[in-house]
Amino acid sequence: MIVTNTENQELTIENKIDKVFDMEHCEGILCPIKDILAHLGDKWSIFTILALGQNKVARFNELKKQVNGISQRMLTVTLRSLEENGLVSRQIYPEIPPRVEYALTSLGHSLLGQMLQLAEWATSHRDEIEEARQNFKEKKLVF
Amino acid sequence: MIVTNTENQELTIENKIDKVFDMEHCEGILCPIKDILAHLGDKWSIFTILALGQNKVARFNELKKQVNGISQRMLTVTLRSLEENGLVSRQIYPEIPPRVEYALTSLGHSLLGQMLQLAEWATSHRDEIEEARQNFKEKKLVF
DNA sequence: CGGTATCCCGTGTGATACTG
DNA sequence: CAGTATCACACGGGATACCG
Repeated sequence: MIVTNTENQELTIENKIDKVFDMEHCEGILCPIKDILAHLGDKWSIFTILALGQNKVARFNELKKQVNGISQRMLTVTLRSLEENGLVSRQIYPEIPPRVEYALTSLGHSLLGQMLQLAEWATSHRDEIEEARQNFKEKKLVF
Repeated sequence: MIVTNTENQELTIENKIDKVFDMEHCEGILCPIKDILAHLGDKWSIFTILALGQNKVARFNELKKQVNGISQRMLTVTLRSLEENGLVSRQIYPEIPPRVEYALTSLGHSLLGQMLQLAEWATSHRDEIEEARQNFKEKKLVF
């Protein structure tokens, strides 16, 4: 017998949302979720983490090639931000020419898992989204 | 016996990443993942979806109260964008005073699940992140 | 190579005012 | 109530030039 435990799931989801909103109501910097989600939402962060997921370690210009379209400046900024939040480690070798190796920390790896799920979601629902966009366009043309 | 199938998981993750990057290399607007992730990354979209997850349906000003700090303009823009992508439905009742009810579509609900996982991740790792930030600050002070 | 510093422009976003 | 319209402006982010 297959149990469609929709109601149970609904309850769990509701609870989760309530929890999120409890946290969300704290002020400014003190709100961790608002704060963290704002960071992760950044598109360059997402792509940089994905790129670092491909290589175990990567150097600056390697990353720049992988993350299509990112400028030197934004890669620097993004990497610093990720480092600051403990998602990426930065190993400097005092050689000439200088070498710097970036890698995901274990925390970063754990986030990578989340990113991949998001990416999978995006992939598997792209058709629905595309369809919705077409509908929306037509709707606008009618009025 | 507990099997730590790290290697298997690694393989899966690698494969997933490669898949994402295959898609990512297509050009401009044609890249669905780049496109979709960029949308979802928007912080107002995230919070609006979470808010809509709390109520089955919600009216404009209800949402405005729930999504702490959002301006009228940005709520409008965000809702339109979500509607355009098929995540939110918009039901207009031609009454006076006018009434408009927003709700998550099934697609939106499915995305909500993903958002909640992200939020959970953020919650359960906030201490590590906070610690990383402290370390980073100190590191900067040393040099 | 792996950055930092500076400039500068577009647009994202808040504030305010008006409308059906 | 549920928006639209307009303006003003800070800030993200690209281009460029320079440094250790």
